This record gives sequence, C-alpha cells and structure tokens, in this order.
Amino acid sequence: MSATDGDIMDKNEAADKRETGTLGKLMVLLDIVTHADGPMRFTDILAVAGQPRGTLHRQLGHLTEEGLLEVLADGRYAPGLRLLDLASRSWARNEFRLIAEPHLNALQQLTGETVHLGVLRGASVIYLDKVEGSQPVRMYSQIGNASPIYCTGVGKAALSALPDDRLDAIISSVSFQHFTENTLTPETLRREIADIRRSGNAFDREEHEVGIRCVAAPVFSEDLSFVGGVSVTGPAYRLTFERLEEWALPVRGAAQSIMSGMRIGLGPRR
Amino acid sequence: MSATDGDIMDKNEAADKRETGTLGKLMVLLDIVTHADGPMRFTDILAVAGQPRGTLHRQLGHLTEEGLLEVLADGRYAPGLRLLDLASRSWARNEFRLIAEPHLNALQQLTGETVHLGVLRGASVIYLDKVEGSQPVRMYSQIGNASPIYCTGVGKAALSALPDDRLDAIISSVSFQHFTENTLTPETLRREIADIRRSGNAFDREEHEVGIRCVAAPVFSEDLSFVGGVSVTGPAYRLTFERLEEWALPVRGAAQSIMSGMRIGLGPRR
DNA sequence: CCCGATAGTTCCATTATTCAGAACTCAATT
DNA sequence: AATTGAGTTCTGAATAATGGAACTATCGGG
Repeated sequence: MSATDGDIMDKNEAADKRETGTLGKLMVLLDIVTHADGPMRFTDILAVAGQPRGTLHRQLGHLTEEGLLEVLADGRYAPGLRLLDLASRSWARNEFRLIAEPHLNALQQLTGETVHLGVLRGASVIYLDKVEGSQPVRMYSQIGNASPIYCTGVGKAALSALPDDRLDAIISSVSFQHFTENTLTPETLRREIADIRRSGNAFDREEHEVGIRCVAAPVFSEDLSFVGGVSVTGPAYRLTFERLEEWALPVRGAAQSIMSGMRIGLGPRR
Repeated sequence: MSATDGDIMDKNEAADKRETGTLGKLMVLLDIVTHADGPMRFTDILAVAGQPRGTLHRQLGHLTEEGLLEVLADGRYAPGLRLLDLASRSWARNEFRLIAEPHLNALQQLTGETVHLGVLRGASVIYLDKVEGSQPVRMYSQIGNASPIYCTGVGKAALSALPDDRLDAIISSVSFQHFTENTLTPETLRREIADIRRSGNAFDREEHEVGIRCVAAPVFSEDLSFVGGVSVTGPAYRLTFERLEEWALPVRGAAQSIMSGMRIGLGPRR
C-alpha cells in the first residue's frame, strides 16, 4: 500500500441512494473506525460521524457488544475480532475462490511470479486470493484489500468486461489519483479498456507503483454477477515487456479455465 | 415464537446477556449464513432464524445492501465481500499483532516450525497471526479461525492467565468434544491449568489432532484486556517430548518479549 | 483547593424504524 | 386450471433509536 493515503475518500458516497436504516448508520461508524490510521477516541469519532453524543455513544456500545469494535484500555475504539472470524469463514467457503484456486496455482507454477485473483466491488477491486512463490507471506497483506480500479491489472481487466453504461458510471464516480508518472487518467483509461476488449489482456506498466508490472485477464460470469480478473505481478526487471507478452496467453488461459469452472460449479441449480 | 421453539442452541456464543437491539438480530443472521456449509436459500434461513417472512426478507435485504451478504445468481445468500475488506483493515492495524510480529518471526527462525499467535474471545481462541516455514501458505487457513479452547496450546495457555471465576465460567459454558484419545475433559483441564500456572508452559500432546503437538505460553496484558498465547506447532515425529521441553523456554521468552512490547506500546495514553 | 476545560455517560419524552402477518406475485407441477 | 412452493410487498401496531440536556469524571493550572 502507498505510504499515506491522506484523507482521499473515493468511497461510494457518490450514488448514495438511501440509507439502510439502522444498519447503514452503524456501518458508517464501522467504516470510520476501520479506515482510521489507528484506534480512535470517542471525541474523534464524534467529530467525523455527525451524530449527537448520546446517539453515538449508544451506537458504539452496540457495535462493541457485538465484537465488531473493541474498546482498548485507554477507552479508544479499534476494529474488533469478530470481523476476523466472520471474514475467515466467508473466505474459506467462497465459491469463486475455491473454483479458481487450482488454476491460480498452475499459473504460479508456470510463471514463478505472484498470482492474484481480484473481484470488482463498487468502484474498487478486492483481492480474493494470492499465490506467491516461496517466501513466508504476510498473509492478509493483500487479501481483502480494496485497491483502485484504474491502476491495477485486475481492475482494468474487470472493467473491460462491463457494458459501457456501468463502465461510465464507475469511471465518473472515481477520483483519479496520480500514483506514478504512468498512472492513467479517465481518458487514457477509456482508450485502454478498448484495447483490453480487443486483445483480452490488461497490463499494468508501473502505473500504481514504480518498478511493479503485471499482466491480467478478465474473469466474469455470464450474468456479470462476478466480475474480476487474474493477474501475474512482479518486478519490472523480471517482467520485461517481452515477458509480459509471453505470459499474456497463459493468463488468458487461466481466466478461461476459471470461467469454465464457474459455469459448471454455479450454472445449474444445486 | 411459534410451536417449534426447542431448537439446537448449543452455539458457543449463546449465553450472552442482553441483545443489542436491531444490530443483534442482524448479526444473528450474519452468523447463520457465515456458519453454514454453503450458500443458503431464503427458506433455509427462514427455518433456522425464527423470524416472520416479511421481517427476514427486509433484514436480509439490508445486509445485502451493505455488502455483508451477497445474493448469488440463483437467489441463495452467501457472505459478502465487505467482510473481507473490513477484516483486512482490522488485521493490518491490530496493535497486538504488530507488537508480536517480530517476536513470532524470531521464534519461527529458532525452531523452524509453525508459530501461532492467538487471542481469547468468549470461549474460543481466534488466531491473530501465523508464521510458517517456507511453503506457500493457504493464508486465511488459520488466521481468524475460532478454535476450541481446551485442546489447543494457545487456548490452554490463555486460560491459565485468567482468574478462577472467569476460568470456571468459561469451562462450564463449553461443551467438550472428544477429538482424539488425548483430548482433555473439564477435570483434566483444570489440573493442567494448575500445571501451566506453575511452569509457565502449555502443551498440546495430540489432543486436537493425531500427530500434531505444540508448546505454548500465555501472553496477556496486566488488566487482562488481552488474553492469549504464542505457540510452536508441528508434527509429532519432529516435536518429540524432549524437543517440546527444549522449546518451552524460548516460547516463554517470546511471550515475555511480546508482553514487554505491549506495556510500552499500550501503557501510556498516547 | 478550586476553577474551568475537556471527555465520556445517563436520562427520557419524541419520533422514526422495525415488526408481524396476511395478501400478493411468479414459476413450476400435476 | 388448480396446486404447491418460494419469494415479495403492504399495512397499522409495537418497539427501538433518537437527540438534547443534565450529569459525572478527569485533568491542568493558578
């Protein structure tokens, strides 16, 4: 992740239709605390939550009671352990991940580089799985992380699978941050999407982080209930442009295999 | 509410005091879906949730709207991706984990075996971190998992740090399952806790899984806001009883170091 | 020791959400 | 066409959430 995100909130505030009743208000609080740089005091939350003190106090109490938040010894609030428990279950059983797993491993074997599976959620990519070479991995380091859509191979691959109206909606809802000198703008992104649709491959040429390149391909279900991508990522000195081209086909192949698996695994009723 | 009240309620979190209003009801649903073997249909959830149809329908709608649940193409409900996002943040920033990380690595280097950091939540142990040797790890495989307290080294170590009243409360609230022929009973567990308090080390001698042993030590903060443990786990043929004894001291040492770190990192207000 | 801040908690009449159950739609079966 | 199963929508009534103010710490000076 980049060093300091600052306070840039390209959250989905944009199409903020109506709240989800009580739950919506509580989730806003949960987001505030989990997005913070560290534990927050009551007053800190009060300042950004825009709720009366009494109300906020009760809401935090409920979240804490349920284990979604935790109160540290000094009274500050931090994300709670229940989140880990819920997530580990949802991850372990995720259908798409299970279907993709063997293909990700195969791709890792072939290339020797890190392989990712990501899925589109709102205007972000969430990494569902990651297969690395051999070094002991910082495990949550990537999985579950929400990353920008316009400067990752998986993100661009996923976008290319969307119909134009959804694509437009997403592009216009995102604020484009300038990570490296190669980071795309809305215009160049649109042009690239057209390329990806033609060729079937998305590339990240040091657009998010200097020295990191990747080649990706879209993975999606027919009804677009799943829209994501697979990618092979590595350092620029190993992933030369020739190498990227060379791996474009196997990456597309892995994507195809995963999609076949999805049709079998999810197609009929069950 | 209806005639069919007597249902299986032996879920671990059962005996909590008061419900948390609306949130509590929604969390029950979320638990039902995340604990299921696979995606559930509306009717499946209806059967176990004990809510009127209309009510359940709205509740699931809200959870889905927030991304905590997901509706598959065939209408079944599965845990949603938002959970991964929330969890990855909460994990990455977890204070205890960050403090413990270097000590876990050191212990892994020393022993060459898998090292765990776990924390007590209710009557379960949740794994906060895991450092393995060299093979590419199935990452969520363990982290975030809730495991029984009476047959894991970390669980027993954590218990030994509790005062008797809390210990009793937990032991009496748990139903002891018989995993292997070495799995403890409430009585033998109490006796072992006494040993652990004396020696400072907990052992798992194939009590949870045949062929797996481990040596652990408690890690806790002074005010017991954090109660957990570190452990070294491995196959019985490598972790002979002599080896377990040999590593008992370094494991205690790592635990001590983590606790020192906690006092510095969490003690003053900041 | 008291003053004035700052931080967090509790109370309670008002109001908005949620609730429950029935009526309704839609699709497959017979 | 009639029946069953699965899911959705609608309603007044019940309940839980709200918000403002009053209350209690806790702290740092003077």
